[in-house]
Amino acid sequence: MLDPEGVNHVYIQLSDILRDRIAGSPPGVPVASEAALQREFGVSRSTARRAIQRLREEGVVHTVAGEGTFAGPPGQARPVEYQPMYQRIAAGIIERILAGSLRPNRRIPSEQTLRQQYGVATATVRHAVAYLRDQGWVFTVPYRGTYVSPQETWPKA
Amino acid sequence: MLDPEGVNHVYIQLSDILRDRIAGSPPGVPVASEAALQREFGVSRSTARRAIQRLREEGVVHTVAGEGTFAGPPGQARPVEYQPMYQRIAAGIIERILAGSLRPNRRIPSEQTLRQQYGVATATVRHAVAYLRDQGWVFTVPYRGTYVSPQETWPKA
DNA sequence: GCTCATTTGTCCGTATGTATC
DNA sequence: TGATACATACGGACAAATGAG
Repeated sequence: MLDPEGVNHVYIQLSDILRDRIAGSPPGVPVASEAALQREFGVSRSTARRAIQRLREEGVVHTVAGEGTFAGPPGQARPVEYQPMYQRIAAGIIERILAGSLRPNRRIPSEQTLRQQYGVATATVRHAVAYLRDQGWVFTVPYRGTYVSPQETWPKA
Repeated sequence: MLDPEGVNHVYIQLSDILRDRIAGSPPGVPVASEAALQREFGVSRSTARRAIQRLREEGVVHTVAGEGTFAGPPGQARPVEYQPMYQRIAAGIIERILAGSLRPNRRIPSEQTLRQQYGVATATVRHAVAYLRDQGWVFTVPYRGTYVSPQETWPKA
């Protein structure tokens, strides 16, 4: 696939291959990580990085440190199946708030309920709740529980 | 050998002698230089030049400025042993291209390899490569190397 | 708060090859 | 012929960010 002797540089060839792959995929889908490219194409990490950097300069992908590189420009919503677990849980709760099954000034499900429902660790549930709190969807009363915020404080989203 | 008192002019006599010499030699073989004729026959340079010019008018020899005079009409391929080094190198590369051991869009051997192979200086190798480039046999990509041109751009030979 | 794995970010050193003077 | 600079490519090392437990 890659030809080190070819007219084009290896990183150019690699970015061309990746661009073709990405062309058909919806925005937010993860691109192979640098380590994966090393394994798949047998190149060094710096070469894999240069290939991705070229796509980034073209606006074909965007990168989030610690998470990965994703198709499309930054700011794009990521498909649910590629979102981190805590965001998926948060999205589920938001959905129930908007649907009205969770109402303002009423408690959201307990940590234990959410843990069993999603099959995750406590820390992950806490992460999801902290995320909702940061965005204004819920507020927490010490020793009492976490409640849905009044509608005025919901994010305008 | 030469008779200044003779019926024919000295340059005529000289050209006759040279024509006999050349008669048996394959085309492309170098004829004695003007300076060599001066030494050998004790004539002036102008006389030597007039003798050679006569042979040139007869089509027996041809002259390349800065290189010398050679047996046969111009355009004749010169025997390898009388070609300049850079042309020998170029000829070797062309041979490998035509034989298929160097293929289009593939690198030709590096400068260093050619240097060692032919035992010449870098400048000589560059001269050979520039020569091939001028003729359309190869093209150079900066910082990458020199590649065999696609067959369409080869000289019609 | 901690640990662990993954991923990206940054830097250094080396080798090869070309470009220029 | 030699010296210098530049560009690619590889490999290693460490830090930082993130997600998950």
